[in-house]
Amino acid sequence: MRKPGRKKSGKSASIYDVAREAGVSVFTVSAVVNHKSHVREKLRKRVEKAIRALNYRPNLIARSLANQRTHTIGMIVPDIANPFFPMVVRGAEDAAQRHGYNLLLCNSDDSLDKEETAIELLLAKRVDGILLTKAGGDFRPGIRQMIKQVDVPIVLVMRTYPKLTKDAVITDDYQGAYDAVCHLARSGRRRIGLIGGPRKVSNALARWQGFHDALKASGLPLDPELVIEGDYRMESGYRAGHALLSHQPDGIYVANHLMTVGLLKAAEEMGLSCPEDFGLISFDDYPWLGVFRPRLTTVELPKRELGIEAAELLIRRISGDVSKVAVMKLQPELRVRESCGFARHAGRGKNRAVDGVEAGENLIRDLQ
Amino acid sequence: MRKPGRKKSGKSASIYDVAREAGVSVFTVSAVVNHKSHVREKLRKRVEKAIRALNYRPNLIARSLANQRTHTIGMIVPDIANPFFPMVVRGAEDAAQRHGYNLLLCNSDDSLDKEETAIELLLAKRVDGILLTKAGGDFRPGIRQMIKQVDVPIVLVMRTYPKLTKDAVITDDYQGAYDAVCHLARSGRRRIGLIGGPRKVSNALARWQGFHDALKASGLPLDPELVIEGDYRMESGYRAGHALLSHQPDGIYVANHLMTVGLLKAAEEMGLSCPEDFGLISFDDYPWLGVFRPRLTTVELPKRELGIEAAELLIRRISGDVSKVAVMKLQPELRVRESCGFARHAGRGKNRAVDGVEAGENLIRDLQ
DNA sequence: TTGTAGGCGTTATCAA
DNA sequence: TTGATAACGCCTACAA
Repeated sequence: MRKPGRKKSGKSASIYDVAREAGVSVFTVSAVVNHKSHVREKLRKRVEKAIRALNYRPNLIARSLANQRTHTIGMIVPDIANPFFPMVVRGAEDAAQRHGYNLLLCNSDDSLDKEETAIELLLAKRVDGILLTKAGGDFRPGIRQMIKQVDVPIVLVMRTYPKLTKDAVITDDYQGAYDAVCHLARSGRRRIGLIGGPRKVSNALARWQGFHDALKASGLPLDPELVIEGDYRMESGYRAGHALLSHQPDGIYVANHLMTVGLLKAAEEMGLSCPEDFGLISFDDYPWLGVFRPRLTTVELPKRELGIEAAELLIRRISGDVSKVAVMKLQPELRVRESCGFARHAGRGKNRAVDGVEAGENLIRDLQ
Repeated sequence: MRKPGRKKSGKSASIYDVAREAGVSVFTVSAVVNHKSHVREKLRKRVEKAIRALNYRPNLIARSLANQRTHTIGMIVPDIANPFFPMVVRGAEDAAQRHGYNLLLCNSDDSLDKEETAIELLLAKRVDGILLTKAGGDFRPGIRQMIKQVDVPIVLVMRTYPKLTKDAVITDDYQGAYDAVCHLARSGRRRIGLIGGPRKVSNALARWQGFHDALKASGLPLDPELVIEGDYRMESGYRAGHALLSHQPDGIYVANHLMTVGLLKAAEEMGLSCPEDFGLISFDDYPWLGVFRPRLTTVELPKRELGIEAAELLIRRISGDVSKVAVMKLQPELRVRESCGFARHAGRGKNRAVDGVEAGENLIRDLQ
């Protein structure tokens, strides 16, 4: 039998302390706390009083051990400091919160090693599920086996990785890139270059293909000199910018925002400016892009929805939903501003109006 | 006595399974896993083999229950989607990681309710410590008492709140604001306005005071019409901008980046531009500010260091460091670009050079 | 409706 | 050096 012993003064009260204080059994206390079973009014009052008196709070660690559920989900992103991810994480956190879950956050820096370390840790901490933006490259077999073994649900975010799971919430990157490049072409650009993401990750590849097909559909040639692979970081955009601009493209599509910043720095150093010397369109939109120049034309991805949908799908899986694999593909949105010189090249006169409306709309939405 | 029973096929192996497999006691297994006590070579080998065979991973939840330590720290920020915080969180996560801790992330939206809910949850989940960017306003007494009772270390980030704890890692906001406003004055601005943060939070107040004292030191008047309180969000900067600009200030200091974006939108709607119609300086610097126009002159805060130092202080406390309260104040850094029209107003001719050097330096540093 | 006692997977104290 | 066994704090059959 268990000997609870007197409550030590310094520590916080346990369910036993409450039971003793109320003169009931731990079962009764547990039942009251969890609103289970039916406890007679009188006892319930007594228990509630004892709970208040001792300022009792259930120890969720102990509960997790007993329940085999932590109500915690792990989330692994490449880098929370990349401005793309905060909104995704925020969406996920909000959804998680609503369902009584918390987020354990890890950064992988797109490194397989860090990613695997993070996964092992999350599994050891017995998270109920994992949201993963997969780094490029394959897991070691050991890690895959381990994941199968513990049978924890995983939902992929932004990037697919079918070897692990088909459940994923992504954006239509092919379409986004396709639209972007077509827009450049419509704006009159003929020598269109690309600064793409790492081909090892699925969404970067999709964007490459969208770029490729859009060129073809627009009847434009693909000049290998105008195609450079980056890694989604600013530094790579900067280097790629120097390399690319020396070949004098008149239009550039950049696969994410950080690389765009790098490119613009390179352009400045080379004395080139946008949209005069080259048209520019990039992925990811942010509120501040509406107020600075050059006004970037971008393809916005629904970051917050991405996080929300991923978390909700994951939580459904955790709750035992075994319906067929769900890959949810959210639609991107072209936000036309000035960096392609759309109006100028296409011969329209309402340049300012187009921009005014678009930028205004975006900001209003962002301000909400 | 405990009856372990055969390992159920689906579940992952426990320490008992390993013990049985190796023909030793759980103590031995535990000793091997934790490199404690001295286990004879031969037994150790056997245990290690069994561990591999069963693919055993210690259950950290159970360990936490036994140890009374979770190796998890809770971090509460107003909003991870506010671009100021990702870098702080990243710094904290890196430091935590290095010491074997993980981060449970919560957003408070600067709401007392959400903040208290988050704290209760973190305490219930028995985090070893908390990093808190305090929302404005006082905790209910109950919450303070509860925190005292469980005696969990808390380190404040960015904002002090002495009623709770003196341990804090902050920036020298007074100095930063002071420098900013002095710079505006040096640039020849005479009617200087302020869009400040919510006076309820410590750092906003410090920035107000810096503004105030800098005006006085510069021999400039403080016009109440030119002083507006915002809440650090974009929307408030937008509204404040409309109100403020109608009074025709020739210089504006804005207490954070999001409000600056709002202000710029308002300015655009009113047909005013910076630095021609008004000089502008704001807090928080970001890599992209170096490539867009107007080139914002800002006061950068060492975001990453903030997170790192806070996490390390917290972990020291967790580890039993009881040395006297530590409020660490990190120094901000003025980054002169063009938005104050410094060179123009001050009559210097090296405008481009100044900007070029500064922006270049910043970007190089950011690119690293 | 309520109480008893065993189990969740570790660690840690005592003996052996 | 090792092995039993009692915590850790909660949940939950099974009994009463």
